[in-house]
Amino acid sequence: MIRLLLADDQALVRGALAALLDLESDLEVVAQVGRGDEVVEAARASGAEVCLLDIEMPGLNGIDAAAAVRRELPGVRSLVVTTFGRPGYVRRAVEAGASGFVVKDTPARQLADAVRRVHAGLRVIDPDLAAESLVDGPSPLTGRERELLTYALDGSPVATIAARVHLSEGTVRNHLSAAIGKTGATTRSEAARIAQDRGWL
Amino acid sequence: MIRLLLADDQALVRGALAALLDLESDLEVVAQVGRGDEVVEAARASGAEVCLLDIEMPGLNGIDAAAAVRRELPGVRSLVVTTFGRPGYVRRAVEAGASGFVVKDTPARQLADAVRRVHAGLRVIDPDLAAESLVDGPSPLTGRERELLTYALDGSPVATIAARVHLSEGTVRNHLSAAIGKTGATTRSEAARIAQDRGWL
DNA sequence: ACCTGCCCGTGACACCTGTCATCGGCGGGT
DNA sequence: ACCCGCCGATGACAGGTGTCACGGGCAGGT
Repeated sequence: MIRLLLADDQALVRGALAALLDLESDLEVVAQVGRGDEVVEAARASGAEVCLLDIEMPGLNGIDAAAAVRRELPGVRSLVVTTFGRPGYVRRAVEAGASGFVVKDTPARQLADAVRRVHAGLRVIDPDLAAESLVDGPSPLTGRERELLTYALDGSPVATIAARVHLSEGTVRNHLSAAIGKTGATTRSEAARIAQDRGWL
Repeated sequence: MIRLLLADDQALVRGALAALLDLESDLEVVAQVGRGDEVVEAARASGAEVCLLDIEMPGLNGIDAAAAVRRELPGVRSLVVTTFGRPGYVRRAVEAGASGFVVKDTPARQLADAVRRVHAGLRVIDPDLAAESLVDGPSPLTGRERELLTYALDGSPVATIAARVHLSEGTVRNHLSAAIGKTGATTRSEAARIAQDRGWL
């Protein structure tokens, strides 16, 4: 019997996944949480062996949660399940110590198998995504560029961003200009979108 | 036995919801589709009585799919299930003839009840969202403003948008300026974000 | 010691954006 | 017939944006 923890912020999806996995005779959902920062505690308390983590979660995202599990509970394996198959996500998930990466587009019947393989110590990674994450390499962005791009995601004017990070407007424009160059974009909004699509944020 | 159709573009979520609802002894999932434009045909072929429709779908969104069901298959009821609880979505879903509106944050055990109520001819609408959709009223945007805002969502420069809709740059700026005024924003990106949050796009 | 990369800042320049005034055409309502 | 709202367009202007050149400071590696 494989003991599972589910982490997804959408209660309906979480409950539905629990129903799906509980149908398998060798799987047992022993914990459910809706926030990333509750994963480690719940996993410890429930004695979970595999954690199914969504990336988009309040408190702590699924990738950082996987890293926390790796650090606090070695022996417990993580399987990241996400809506968006962004190449950078795969890389970061693997670097965080996740044993698997599955997108929500995959057929439902394959999920249980993925859990079993992860529990057996194997890696489960979508082959298309793995290839993509190799071809476009790691993020070329510096720390500041990454930070400023996240603030530029919603199209905020430079003045607003500068005020938020306590920098000169000129400096912000220079960093963003560098980011625009590295992403091949022509606008900071476009650069932010590209960086997000690649999982660089 | 209530016959159900599930429409959601994420196979994993769709399958999980099917597992969840099939656990109920009085419910039966008789059809599953991943695109909005396959809903009517599948509902007809399977003899579904209630359609569970996600909004974000390729081909045809869940709201328009509900309208199609209403038109083609009167007697079949629709329950819209979505990630985003945008006020405008509720209004548009109800106007499209949907009998219910549920967000994916709701507890899993309430979904089956919602289905039963919709099947019984009752309306099921999240009370908070219903209130919100009343207070901020219908969309004040004109057709062009709405259209141009959707193109402005990703931060495209005015020139690009103008080329895409075959308009003068000045005209595009005028429409967007009007939209900015109506949304209370200061930037077209912000205006686009606000309009989307309210479900006006 | 030196170079390299990242960080922060300034100044200048061309270009893009948001706003306003003004014009004309079109359809719907009174 | 008239007014009104939506649509398309132009011109002008202030302010925001992207780019470049240049400066300095600071840590890490050779």
